Amino acid sequence: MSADHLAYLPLTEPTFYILLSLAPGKKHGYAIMKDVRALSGGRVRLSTSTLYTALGRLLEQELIERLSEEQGGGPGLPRKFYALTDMGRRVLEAETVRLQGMLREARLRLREGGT
Amino acid sequence: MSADHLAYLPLTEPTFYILLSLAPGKKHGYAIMKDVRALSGGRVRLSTSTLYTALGRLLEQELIERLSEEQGGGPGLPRKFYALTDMGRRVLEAETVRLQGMLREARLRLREGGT
DNA sequence: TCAGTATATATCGTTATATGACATATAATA
DNA sequence: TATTATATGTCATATAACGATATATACTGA
Repeated sequence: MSADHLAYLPLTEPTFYILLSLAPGKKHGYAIMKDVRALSGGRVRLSTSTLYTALGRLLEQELIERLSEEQGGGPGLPRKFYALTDMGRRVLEAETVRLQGMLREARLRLREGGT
Repeated sequence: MSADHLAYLPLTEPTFYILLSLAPGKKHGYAIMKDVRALSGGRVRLSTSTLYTALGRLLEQELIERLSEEQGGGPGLPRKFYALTDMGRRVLEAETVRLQGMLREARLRLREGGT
């Protein structure tokens, strides 16, 4: 059941943002791309190769799941929707705990003699 | 002078901890290994291959520099000491800013409807 | 005395992941 | 009607981590 979510850490930056983008609810690939860009203040611009290979991997790892396909709702190919699994959410939460730990130590060490 | 320190981000977890380990002052490789393990609450255990290839890369990137070699101060081969360069410190500081941004967004998105 | 452990360095082959370049298709807009 | 934004995907390459392996030294306990 709990399936050792620690084994998926650390997440890479693209993977972290993809999962975080899905945290509020389902999205399709292209929407994730734009959301990650906004979410990171314009800093992280996923290429399509990074995005779709990451989505494939996350599906295989069952950190996300495929939902229904939406037909003709606008321009472009049919949208494929993805959502976080419970496991995916737990991994994302564990990652934030990891980040907190790193940040805590960094603050301690960079103050000493720092700016 | 400022040499675009953003280009070195994101740091990988091992690289981040190696630089952070050097933040308070110079250390030799093996000391970094032990320090990183302690610093991360036992979670991050650098293999020697990760450590020494990372040190080589960081030297090449001039994020760290080599100091004097210490002879016969104890068991093992002679110790080689490393220290952060100004550039290395700036990269480490920039990385903590990046981590802060990720954590801020993660907190916002994981609260909504989360545990 | 001598075997084991901790200290200290380093390389090699494999694997995982990101990334730029390329490819395809659709609808809206100028 | 040409361009742009939307939307999907693959391929080759580069980077970095990591387990395995190797070498050398000093201390410690049986």
